Amino acid sequence: MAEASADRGRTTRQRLLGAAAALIAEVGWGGVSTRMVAERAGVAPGVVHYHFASLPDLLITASTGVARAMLEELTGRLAEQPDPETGVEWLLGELSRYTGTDPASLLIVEMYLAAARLPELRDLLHEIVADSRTQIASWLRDRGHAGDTEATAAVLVAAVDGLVLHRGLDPGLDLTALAGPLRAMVRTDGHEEGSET
Amino acid sequence: MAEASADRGRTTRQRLLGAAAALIAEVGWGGVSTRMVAERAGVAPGVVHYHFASLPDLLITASTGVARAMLEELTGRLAEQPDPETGVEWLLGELSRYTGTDPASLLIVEMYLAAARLPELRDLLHEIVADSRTQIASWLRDRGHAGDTEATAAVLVAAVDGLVLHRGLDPGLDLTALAGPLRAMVRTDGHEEGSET
DNA sequence: GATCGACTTGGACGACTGCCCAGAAGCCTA
DNA sequence: TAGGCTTCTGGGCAGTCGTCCAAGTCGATC
Repeated sequence: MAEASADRGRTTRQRLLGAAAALIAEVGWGGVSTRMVAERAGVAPGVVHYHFASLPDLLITASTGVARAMLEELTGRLAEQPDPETGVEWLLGELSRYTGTDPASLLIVEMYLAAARLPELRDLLHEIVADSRTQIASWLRDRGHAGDTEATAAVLVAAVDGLVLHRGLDPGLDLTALAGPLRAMVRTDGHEEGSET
Repeated sequence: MAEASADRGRTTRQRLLGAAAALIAEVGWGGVSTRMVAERAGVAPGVVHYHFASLPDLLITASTGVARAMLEELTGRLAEQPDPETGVEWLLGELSRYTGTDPASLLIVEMYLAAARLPELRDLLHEIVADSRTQIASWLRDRGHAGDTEATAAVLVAAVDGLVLHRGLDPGLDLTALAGPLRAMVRTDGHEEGSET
């Protein structure tokens, strides 16, 4: 059933996805055109609409793949840390690799933004973020965090995204100096949460 | 010296800025065109380039004005809260008014994103965010927060931006349920920060 | 009323866009 | 080798874009 043909198509499709992801990070969701993607992938302009129904279709497929891989790797390795306080310190060190203006950071922010206007993308991204949140919450619970682990995980993920955002404004922002407040949040001897008000 | 003429010009300029801010929130930084702005402002297409050197020039001027007003109002009213723990609860209630996909939320995210690629905008936005951070830090210090107030303020502002981002993905996210972790972070009896490691 | 400068108008320019499609090329089965 | 299917090519379409500019309108000054 046309195996080599299908293979040829698959690699072209993959090249298009890679080129699209790179371009989204470079020039933004709104700055990517079909011709730019085709040129970077080394194919004719028309081939984009052979493999994808439309430009948004291509961009959604390209960026969700990258985002899922990034977030899953980050939360997976966070869960390997022995305890929450060590975990957030490791996390800040890891985040320090992102400048806020590098392709990976920009791709994430671009996605959040595009998601606000594209319901299809929003649902996909929401699923990815919710998965991370659940995974972190259960890791906190396993490690003896006494408070509301769901809420703590939600704030932690939000803080991470916010810090990536702020690094874009101030590349000199020292993330490792922020360990104190985050440690206070994930500390295992919570003596109030979940029982007051 | 043509006072009424100058006045006429000023109102047109202001109308252009208002129309631009609204459009950025609606269709995104990359989706705004000179013709759209002119039409919404009720003027001829060419008038945009009479008042502004270029389209980016107009967009930068429009969005920084709105962002400064928003952030200054939020941090100003936060600083009026009696103590940090009450403060973060008030803050979460305030943030609940934003759906994450409303014009105000989108304008903020759009700005962060555009700032990553426009140095001029980045510097302006950095200044605004740094001001808020300083103000919150000194408020924490005045209210007896024992830890690293600079770091706590930085994480707090980051968490706020991150939560606005996440509300865009999940409008059902209950922000008030996240008070616990944030209270733990700003609690005034910090018994470790600033002295370990 | 004449004159001047600030402001506005709306059409024009070339460049770029997403999408389309007829035809060519490649590969597989028979 | 012949036929058929998948994939690729590159030009074409109608539309929008940012920017520009000659001509026009307006209010203030003399």
